[in-house]
Amino acid sequence: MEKANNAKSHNNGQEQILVIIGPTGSGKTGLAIEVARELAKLRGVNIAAEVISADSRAIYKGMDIGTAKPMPDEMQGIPHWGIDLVEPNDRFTVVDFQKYAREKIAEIQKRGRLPIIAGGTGLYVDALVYDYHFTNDVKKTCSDRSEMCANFVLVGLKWPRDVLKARLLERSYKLFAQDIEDECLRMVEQYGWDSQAMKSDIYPIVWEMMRGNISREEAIRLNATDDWHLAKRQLTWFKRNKNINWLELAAAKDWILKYYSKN
RNA sequence: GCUGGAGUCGUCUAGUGGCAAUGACAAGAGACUGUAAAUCUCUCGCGCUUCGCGCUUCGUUGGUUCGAGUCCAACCUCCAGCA
Repeated sequence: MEKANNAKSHNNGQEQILVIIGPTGSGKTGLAIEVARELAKLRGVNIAAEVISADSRAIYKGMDIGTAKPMPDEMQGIPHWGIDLVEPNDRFTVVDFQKYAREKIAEIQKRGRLPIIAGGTGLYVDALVYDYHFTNDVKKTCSDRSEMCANFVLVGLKWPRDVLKARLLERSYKLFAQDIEDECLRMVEQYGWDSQAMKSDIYPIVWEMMRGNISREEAIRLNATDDWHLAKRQLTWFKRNKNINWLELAAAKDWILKYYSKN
């Protein structure tokens, strides 16, 4: 994180890939889109970057509200990848993600654009950044996490604890203001509770609410604390990664734009 | 005002003579290279020289007991029924 030199310094002339990470609700998606737009302006092109989501939930089709997935209107014309890849009852693992993301990175670079990886699934990000090798046999020695591939730049979004908590609660209110019941019903009908995708996330809570076991207000709070638990786990995961440049939202945007305008 | 019931860790809760005291949630820390928004571990009265020791706790104040969250009395608060 300290070598903020030239974005093209490594990896034979190819621009370094931007990785935006942070806990859920930290604003990764929005930042990625903003950066992509600003970059396009700076470079005088229509599209300068494309976003690859590294989110283990957004890959599922139909789970839109519950995953706070970026919707087409939010994307503002910036191509997004890694969203709606499989059905909720399909099996999708890190390996699948790694393969998929590598393909997309290559394609985006071929178009002369910057790949921006945005996501909170630490394992997915690490599989890419640290070049994890997966074998057909189960266990395999870990590669040293300090040996990051040189062609990535990691920016982490940091927030004061209470502020992030407040954001999560606020987001939960917004979520429940949408037709989450309908989405939940559709998912249950189509895939049942057995699918891995339905077992977590907001759906069990919504279901409890629909059955009248908890009030709407309780559901909203429950969901927010679930998110907070997740955020803490994500933070624990990222904490050990010493290559992350932790910045607050506004500072992160400035830093990134500065970093990529040194061409 | 009378009669029942209840007051235990941030919250809910177990506990009728051996208890620093059960469980859940919240909170905190952490692990995690094949479903990761998953899965799993630890801490959680206070203080220590922490596989142990010390101190202070179960509404309040006294009492009975070797010993009380547990029994008794009074008082305070809350809920319910009667006035």
